[in-house]
Parts: sequence; C-alpha cells; structure tokens
Amino acid sequence: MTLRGIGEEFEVSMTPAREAIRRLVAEGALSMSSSGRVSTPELSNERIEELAALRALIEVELASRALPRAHMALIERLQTINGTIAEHIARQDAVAYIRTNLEFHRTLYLRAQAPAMLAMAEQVWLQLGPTMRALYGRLRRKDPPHFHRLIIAALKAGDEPGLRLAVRSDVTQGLKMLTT
Amino acid sequence: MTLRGIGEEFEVSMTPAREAIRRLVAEGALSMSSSGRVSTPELSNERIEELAALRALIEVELASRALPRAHMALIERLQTINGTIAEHIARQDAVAYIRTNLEFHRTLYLRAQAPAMLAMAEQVWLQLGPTMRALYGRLRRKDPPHFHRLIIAALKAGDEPGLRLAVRSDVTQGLKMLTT
DNA sequence: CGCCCTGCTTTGTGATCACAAAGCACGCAT
DNA sequence: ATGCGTGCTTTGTGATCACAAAGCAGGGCG
Repeated sequence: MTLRGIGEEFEVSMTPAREAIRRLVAEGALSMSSSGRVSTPELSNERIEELAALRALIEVELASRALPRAHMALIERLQTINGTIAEHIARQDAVAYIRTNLEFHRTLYLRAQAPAMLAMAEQVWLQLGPTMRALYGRLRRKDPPHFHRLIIAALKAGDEPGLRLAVRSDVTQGLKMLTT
Repeated sequence: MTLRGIGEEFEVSMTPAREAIRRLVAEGALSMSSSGRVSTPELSNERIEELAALRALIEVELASRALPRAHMALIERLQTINGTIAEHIARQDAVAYIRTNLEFHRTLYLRAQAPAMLAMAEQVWLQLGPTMRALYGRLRRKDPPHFHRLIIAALKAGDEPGLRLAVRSDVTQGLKMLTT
C-alpha cells in the first residue's frame, strides 16, 4: 500500500491520503514502521486477548450505565437490530454481520450518555477490525447471537449483574472460539 | 492557534504542523469544530468523570496483571520515583509532579506486558492532560502521595485486592478533590 | 442608535514539486 | 553458485502555492 496508490484509488492527491493513513495509525488501526511504511498490525494472540479484555472492561461499564436509562423503545430497537443480524448470518455475510453486531452494541451504549467512553470502545473495535474479519469470515456459524438475547432479557428485567455477565460473555465469546 | 503560527513557532512548514494537530485530534487531546478550527476540549465534569472511570478500569487491570511479575528491582525503582515526586511537591512544580506521577504508573504497568492496554491508558492520560494541569496547579498540596505507598506495600505483600483498591483510590482521588 | 450587508483578511484544505532515504535488482567477484 | 556492492526506482516527507470558505470590521440604511 503506497500513498500515491491510495490517492489514485480515491482520486485525491497524496496529502489527504497521507492524513487518513496517519490518522488510522494514531487510532491504532494501522502500524507504521520506522521508515514510514504502513502495515496491518500483527494479530498475535496476546494482542487479541488484551483488546478483548479492554472490550470487556469498557463495554460492561457502558452497559451498566445504560441500564437505568433503557426504556422500551430502546429494547425494541435492539430486537430489530438482532433480527437483522440473524438475516446476515443466514446469508453468510460476514462483514455485514460484524457491522450490524457493532451497531447493536453502539445503540445500547449510546444510552449510557458517556461519549468519551464510547469513543474508547469504538477505538478498540477499530483495532479489532482485522481480527473480527478473519474470525467471523472463517467459522461458518448458523445460530443467531445467543448472548444478545441474554442482554435484552437482562435489560427488561433491570438485572444489572446479569447484564454485566451477558455483555462480558458476548464480548469474549469470539476470543474463546479463537483459542480453542 | 493557527496552523501557520504553529509552523512558524517550531520553524517548520504548515504540513507537519497540520499533521501534528490532526494527530492530537485523532487521539482526543484536541477537539476540532466543523470548520476546522481546533480548540482544547471542554473540561466538563461529566467528561472528567468518564475519563477518571476509564483510568480506574484500565489501570486497575494493568496493575493486577503487573503484580505477578513485580520483583524487588521494580519496587525499588517505584520508590525512587516516589522520592522524586516528593521533591517536586516540595518545590510546588505542578507540571513536573504530573509527569513524574505518570512515570510512576507507567513503570508499574510496563510490567503487565500489555502494550495495547498501556497505550489505551496513556491516551486517557493525554485527554486528561489539561484537567490535571488545571487541578494540580490550583490546589497547593504539601503531602507526598499517600496512595503510592499503599500501592508499593500491596506489591510487596502480593496483595491483589489491596493493590486494586490502592490504584483505584489513587486514580480517582483527583476527581474527588474536584467535585468537593 | 442598532442591525445588516458587503468587502477584505485570515485560515484550513488540497495539489504539486523537490529531495532524501529506503527498497530492489542486476551484475560482478570469489 | 552465492554473497555483496552499486546503481536505479520507488516512496514518504516537507515546502510552497492556489483556492474556497469562514471570520471580521466598517459603513450604510431603517
């Protein structure tokens, strides 16, 4: 991947392409060698475990903060998104599945009214992007997301410990599939 | 703050100045209006509370991971840094105090062998920079950091719950001073 | 006296160019 | 045949310029 090539691909000059690349590097989505060459960061197991642990820490907190503000309209929206996820699974569309899955989480976390925390979670998602793609593109699952239903059930019941457990399980399930 | 002014200040052209600014924006240290004007992000109490909560979540985890790997040489280095912090407090040098305080934390967390997590914590520090500066520059404290000694004691004893509590207390103490 | 319109100035963005360094391949010597 | 040196090519970085838009101040009108 060269700057001139990226610029030509999007029909812009080198300058915007450079800025975009450097922004992705600053956000941790790409890594940059000392000579300025960019590359996708190594998907080592240690790094994936770290990022999954970060997801668990931050997103459990976000869900917990969203719980008192969750009303019926939010739960219905989450159920709608969940249905869309099931469709994407049926069609084996991995990238659409990942996108909608993150939309499910973001919709819930928006209720937490914690923009800085949400931005942090999204940055972790960005860094996990290549991993998710490799992971969900590989394994052909057929079952709709189980933990999402647990999350919705805990939201309905106002069960905070259950919600925390459900979010943590949903976030770390991909990791378990990877290591086994 | 204008790009041309920054470039002139550091004797470079607009291009490197722009890249530096946009990197800081991407890292959350500066905010950018729709027209491209940059400004230091608002120091609202909600945002500070969020960032302090993030510090507590991430740094407690980092300390916990560092605990099994902490040996005597690390504890001695932490004590040395703690002494330097006390000197900076005696001299009322707020910015040196902040820098050395973060060095204390970074030295401990380096032992966790979790670079992605450490980078996340450092990014939160960066976003809290203006807040820390305003906070510690204002209040004239004379006592050396109490919770740092608790951290060192818990490290020596191998007491994980005590370490988690000490780190959480140290991280959130500034917030308590702010709200009271 | 206050408000709005208009013109200028300032500022960020994108493009292009010059340059240094890193990568790479070909060829030569052992 | 293989390792190493040398030359060319490619690539990222920084500087400069052109341009559009936002900010701002001054003057005119109600």
